[in-house]
Amino acid sequence: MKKGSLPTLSEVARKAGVGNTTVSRVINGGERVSPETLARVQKVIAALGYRPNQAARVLKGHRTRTIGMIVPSLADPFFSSCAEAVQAVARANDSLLIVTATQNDPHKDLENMKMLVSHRVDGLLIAPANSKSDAIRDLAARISIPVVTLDRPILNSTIPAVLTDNYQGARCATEHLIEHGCKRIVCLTGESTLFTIQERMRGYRAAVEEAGLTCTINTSVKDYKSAEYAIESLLASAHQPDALLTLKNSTTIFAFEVLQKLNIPVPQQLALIGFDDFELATTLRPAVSVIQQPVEDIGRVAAELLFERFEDGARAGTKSRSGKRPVTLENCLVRRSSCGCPAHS
Amino acid sequence: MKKGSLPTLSEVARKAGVGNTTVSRVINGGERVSPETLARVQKVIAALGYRPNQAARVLKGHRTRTIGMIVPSLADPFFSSCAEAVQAVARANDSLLIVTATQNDPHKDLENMKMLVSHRVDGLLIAPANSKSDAIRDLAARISIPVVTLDRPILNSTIPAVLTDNYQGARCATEHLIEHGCKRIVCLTGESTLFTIQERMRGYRAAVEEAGLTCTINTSVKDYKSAEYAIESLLASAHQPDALLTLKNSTTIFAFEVLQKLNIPVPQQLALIGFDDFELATTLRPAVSVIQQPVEDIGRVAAELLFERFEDGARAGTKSRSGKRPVTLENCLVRRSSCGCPAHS
DNA sequence: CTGTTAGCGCATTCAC
DNA sequence: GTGAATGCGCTAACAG
Repeated sequence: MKKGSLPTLSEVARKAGVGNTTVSRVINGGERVSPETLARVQKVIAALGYRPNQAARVLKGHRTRTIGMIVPSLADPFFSSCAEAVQAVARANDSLLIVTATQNDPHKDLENMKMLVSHRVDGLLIAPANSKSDAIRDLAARISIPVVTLDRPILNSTIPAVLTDNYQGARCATEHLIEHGCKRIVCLTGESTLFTIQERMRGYRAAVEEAGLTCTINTSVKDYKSAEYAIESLLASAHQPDALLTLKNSTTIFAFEVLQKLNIPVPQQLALIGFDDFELATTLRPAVSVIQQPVEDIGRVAAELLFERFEDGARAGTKSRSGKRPVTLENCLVRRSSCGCPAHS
Repeated sequence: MKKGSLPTLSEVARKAGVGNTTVSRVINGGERVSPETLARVQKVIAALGYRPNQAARVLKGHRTRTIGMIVPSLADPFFSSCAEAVQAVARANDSLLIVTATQNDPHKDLENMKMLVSHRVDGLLIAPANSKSDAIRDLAARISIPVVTLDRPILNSTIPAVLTDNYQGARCATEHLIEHGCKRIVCLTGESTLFTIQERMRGYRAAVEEAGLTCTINTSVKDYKSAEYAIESLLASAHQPDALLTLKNSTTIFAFEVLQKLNIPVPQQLALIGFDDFELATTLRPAVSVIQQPVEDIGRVAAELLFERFEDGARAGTKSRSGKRPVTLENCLVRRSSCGCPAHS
């Protein structure tokens, strides 16, 4: 073995005094090889520190045993938890996970897809920045490898999606607030262009209108300052709210901080429910009630769906028909104190 | 193009009526190709949706333009933030990032290394579960690709490491507590086998002993219950502590929750500083003072070091001599309220 | 049970 | 400027 480069199969074969095929058989399970040869070859492999070169296998038309995952950000606990689950499934299927981040830039979605295709990943998991992107749909249709979206779908496409029931979740949260007697529930969205947020808005609106209440949606919260401004304005208005529904994590936290700063009694003066759970929600005072998404499940199910398709593809040839409708996972309302429920434990 | 399989370079060549070489030139920058041919080939490439097959390039002895990263868990904000930074550097170097998780199982460290080598990653970033592992050191020495460790080193090896100054950080936190007049500072470690934790213990011990105070280390905290037991015992003892130093994130949070539950005035009765910052540290009441690690920097610097080595390798042939000593990043004390400092802003 | 052979898709000589 | 030929490391027929 030349220094600086890894040993190859033929080197192993030579040193072991056998043919290439035999070595190949050994590294692929050792079937049809006599015990002595097997042992000898394995010894040489160990001695040389030989590792089969995946690239060569791939070239022979085999799977790369890698999958790609495209998410907005790995630093986001939601997606990093998804990624962890995906990684676990990949590992269970003897595959590796390649992750890329887009910062919600739709352009990078495409760029990353192309790059991953170039590396011949066996399949792709995407949380697309733009659910209305025809470009992604079209590209996905061409690359001839399975694609599954998670958290957000690609609309007008047949790409399988694993989502949570954002509509129902927000609706349920709103109804819960109404049960607590809240009459003027304001919805703080944070950036409102994402599919998930829009679904949640729909859910909020449905619940509010059904109860004959007024729908008030504020999309201006981007950081602490904008939250402060928004909430102060709300409190100063004639139509003072008695509850807040925040549609994403950061919005929930900004709102909480503002309420804490202003010394607003929560939930007495203003109840609060946030969409999406976060680590210290139970530690804050009051503990924050939230709609909790099954984060690990999203990743796990999406990855499982992807690996299923590999099997299907191997068997059936073309596309599997396994459900064109998205898989929708249930969210659940976690009642802590900020909504008005009694504190427990 | 046969359905179910991606188009190849020769298919492009055929449809464009040119030779393979020409297509190859086009996809590699388009040098030495006449404008017309260039345009024609590019059109065919677009029409076919052709993407060069990385595997084939690799087989020709080129880099895979992938790097591997082995971390305990992606769900841990610390490592996912590192991973995000690494990913960004990889991307800037036109490379992809493959991540694997070990759950701190030393055996999986090795397993993952082998798998990644098989995929011919250009380099490896590892946060090893066991800093004393000779197996990792030996394997790293054989695989002939650059390896850099982060957060934790491999002791007794020349593998470059990017660490933070755990010793100094804990020492600094302890000294700060002492400046606040604390006399009986108890250190809660949480699992104490990790290299980082042991360094922090050293720092705590050094500061405490230097001040002529008693060193009390409790390694029993694993969850809320054990934290409750530990803290209640401490408070019931004759030698009642007046400050807590918690050496890892989860320990800090368990401790905080217990103190909150027991209604212990913080910092009046018991001051608290935690090692490692966390998202809601400023939102809690009191806001938790912490030693903050430059998380993104760890990932960024480690990745940059890795890519530097590729250049070096290409130039120098053998190993680069760029610093055998670990790169140590500074931590910083973030003074919030729980240590006794006045609340600000 | 084992070896020989022929490509997989591409980059790279070297001629034209 | 361009193309034909060669081989990277490996697997999959086929022989033996």
